[in-house]
Amino acid sequence: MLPATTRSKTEHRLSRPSRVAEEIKQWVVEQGLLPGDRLPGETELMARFAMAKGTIREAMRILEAQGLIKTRTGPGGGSFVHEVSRGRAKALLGNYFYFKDLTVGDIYQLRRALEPELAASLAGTLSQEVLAELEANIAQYSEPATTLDEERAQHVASLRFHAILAEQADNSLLSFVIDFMVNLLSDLTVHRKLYEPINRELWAKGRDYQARLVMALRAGDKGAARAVMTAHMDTASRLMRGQEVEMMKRFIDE
Amino acid sequence: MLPATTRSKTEHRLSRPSRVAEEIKQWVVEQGLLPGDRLPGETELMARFAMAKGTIREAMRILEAQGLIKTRTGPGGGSFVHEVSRGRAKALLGNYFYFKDLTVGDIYQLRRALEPELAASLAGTLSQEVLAELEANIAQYSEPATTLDEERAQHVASLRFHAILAEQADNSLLSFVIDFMVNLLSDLTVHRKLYEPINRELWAKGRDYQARLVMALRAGDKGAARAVMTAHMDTASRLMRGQEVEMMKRFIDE
DNA sequence: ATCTATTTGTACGTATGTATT
DNA sequence: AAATACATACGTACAAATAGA
Repeated sequence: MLPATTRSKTEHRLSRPSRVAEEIKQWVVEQGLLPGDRLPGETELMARFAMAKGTIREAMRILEAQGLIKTRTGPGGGSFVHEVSRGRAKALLGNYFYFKDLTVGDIYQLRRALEPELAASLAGTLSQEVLAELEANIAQYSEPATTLDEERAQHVASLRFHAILAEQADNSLLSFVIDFMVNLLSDLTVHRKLYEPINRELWAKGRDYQARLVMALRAGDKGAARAVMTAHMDTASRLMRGQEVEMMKRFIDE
Repeated sequence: MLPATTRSKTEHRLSRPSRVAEEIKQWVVEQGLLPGDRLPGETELMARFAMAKGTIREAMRILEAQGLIKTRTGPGGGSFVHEVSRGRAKALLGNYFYFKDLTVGDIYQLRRALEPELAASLAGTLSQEVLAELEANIAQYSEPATTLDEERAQHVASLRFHAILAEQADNSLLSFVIDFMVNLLSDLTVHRKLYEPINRELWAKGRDYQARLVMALRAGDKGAARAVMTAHMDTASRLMRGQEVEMMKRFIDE
């Protein structure tokens, strides 16, 4: 269980809690543990690793911070393997971009390439429920906003349209990346005033593109879905032109 | 500094260390601390939060696990704000996909959309050094492999070509996503035997596409760079056809 | 090279909180 | 309601690492 590599007296790359955390991770994989499975309790881990409670607890906090375990108190409690939630993954990745000065243009470069791909892959696969959900979402901004607050809410809602689509993708990588970008843009919309100045023409076009997209998705027309989404992204991208706002000057908490 | 929201006696959503960690994060943002800046020491934090040493330390481990701080012992030591490294971010995101049964096809759906975008955006912007590095990389697999080990090494090296390109992108989001996918594929190549059966034709084509790509990049021909990369991805994608291997049955340690 | 001060790292005993039975 | 089984938190003592005198 201990690392086979012999190390000289004090060659500490990692702190002890970190090493314990790594070993537990490895052990979980070796045992083939699945989400919901219980890990050994604190006392047993203390014995196994011959370390004090504090050290073990710090290791568990590390795993918990990474979203890999959840801990419950009480009888039958303890630490349990947990599937990393999408929210946690988005938060952790968001921390990386906190330091990166992402621009809106950067995000749209990817959206323009990926959203049409998503639209095409979803054409003809969506349930009536989801199609209805998409239409209900569009209905939230069928009428132009009257106040600035409403404008902001509509902006966020129209982004949510894409999150709903992303959720439906079979491809979990594509799904995640698009969802993550929607989050970035939503944060940006709320924290900066990305929704001003109000542009009615682009609002109307966006709404119409989304409506046409739902039709194409329902009809199962992959080509049309891709084309409409491409046009939609081009239009949205144009809205942002000149917006070289720095973003993400905060951490996300999940 | 303590949360303004009054909560009923025992309404604990988060453990105390987690709450401390969140507050410290928020504080770092408010203070506008930058990588390298020092955080208060353990004793001061114990006083500030009126909590025991162990609790504070668990909070610090959480921040460390997220890659946001580094801690050193000794005089002048302490915890320091740290820019989340790309390696850490990739590892944390990798944990998310551990549970997701990603397929090679999933990854290539994104690569096919994004790699040409990257190629186009890099055309004419690369230094002689980078162009030379790319050519040196290609040289590693200019001759067909003789052993299976060599074949594997060449496979990984040819993926590295794309990591070098990704590193040059101005768009840090595009850069990260492509780099991350290259990592996924490298892991897959090593842990599954993705390099068999050996296919000389596709090896030769891949090598030639990369060579032509370097020429287009050097010439600054965005259109050609995009087209060559698209063809390259289509070919590589074809190599994987029928490969519906489950992947990522392990955690990544950074 | 040695000592010393500073700061994190580890250990352990005790008490409290929490949820199941 | 009470006993039980577990994590959570505290306080103190001591060990280890590192920079500087």
